[in-house]
Amino acid sequence: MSISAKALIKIDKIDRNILEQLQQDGSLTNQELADKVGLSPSPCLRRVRALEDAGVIVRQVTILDHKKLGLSLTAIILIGMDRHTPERFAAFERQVGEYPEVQECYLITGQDADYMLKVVVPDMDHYHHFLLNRITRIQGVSGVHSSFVLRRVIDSTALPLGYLS
Amino acid sequence: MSISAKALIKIDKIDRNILEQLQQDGSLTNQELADKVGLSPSPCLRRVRALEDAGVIVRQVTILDHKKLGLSLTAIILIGMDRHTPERFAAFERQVGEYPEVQECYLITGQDADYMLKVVVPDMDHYHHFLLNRITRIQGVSGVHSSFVLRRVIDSTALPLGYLS
DNA sequence: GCGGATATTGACATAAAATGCCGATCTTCT
DNA sequence: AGAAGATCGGCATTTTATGTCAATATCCGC
Repeated sequence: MSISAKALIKIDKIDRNILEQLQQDGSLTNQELADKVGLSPSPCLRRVRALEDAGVIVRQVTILDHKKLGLSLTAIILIGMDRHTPERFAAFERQVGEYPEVQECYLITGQDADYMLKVVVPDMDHYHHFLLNRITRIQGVSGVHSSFVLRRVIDSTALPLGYLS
Repeated sequence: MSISAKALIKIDKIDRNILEQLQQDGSLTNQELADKVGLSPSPCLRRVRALEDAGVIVRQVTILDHKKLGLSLTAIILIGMDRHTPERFAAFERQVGEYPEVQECYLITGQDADYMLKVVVPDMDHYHHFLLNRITRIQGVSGVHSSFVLRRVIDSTALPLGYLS
């Protein structure tokens, strides 16, 4: 694994505006976007393509409503591993990647936990089942602490662009 | 605040397939999507519109690369409040909503913490500043525990659709 | 500050996609 | 089986994306 190359692209005020707009609403047509940032469609599209090529724009996704899909329970799980060996971690990550219920999984610092997971399931029964038959079954998992989301105060994918330039 | 209405839409196999595809890639054209799900463009678009109207499809967003934007540090912050009053919570949430660095903020269960935040900043210096001048300044914040993301094993917005039907 | 090289823009023409309409097909319920 | 309703595919029209090119703006060395 190599360190990914730094962005070799200069992001000016217009680019930043484009990114801000697309972060907020990815369904904007190029023409609408061009209007918003004060460009004509041609150069606007060219900038978007350049940002895609540079890897600044990673991809576009559709956000669904979990409640409308019967997925009412979101859990935050902190997990500790018994041994901090690369093999243990690799096995854990491989296994966790197989579970579509896991929306996020981060290796984190701290003495309390090694991994933080965000998991989405229909209800507590399903969560119980998931925890017992999926998570705790993974080799090396020694400590598990669950919290449940009572309210989503902020749930965004937008990055703060105010630090640019 | 009222409980939001349940989805009054029946999601069949094709709809589920549409949602699966769009979750994965929101930049698909209607024609590409139609091909993938085995429909002609007309009914495919009709279904997408119906899913939007029903609120199942919430919105479309563009995902950016935080590293390419110089945002190298992601922190998970667990926060405890001194008093569990609606006023304290409301004030905290209002304030946190002002900070673009906060990508996620959940009110959670558990004795250790009341809120879980995901925060994105350029580096540790900025994080230090953010914590001291933003978070700990908020009235009622009594305990703060920070963890830092070492690796993003899974970072998705996709919901598990396997529980449908 | 001047001139040239480079990059970026806007307009236009063309290709592709979205959208609306309609008759045909498939479902469902009696 | 038969009729009502829903869903489909094809087609015409409108909107959008894309590529080209000349004009303009920006940057650089002198």
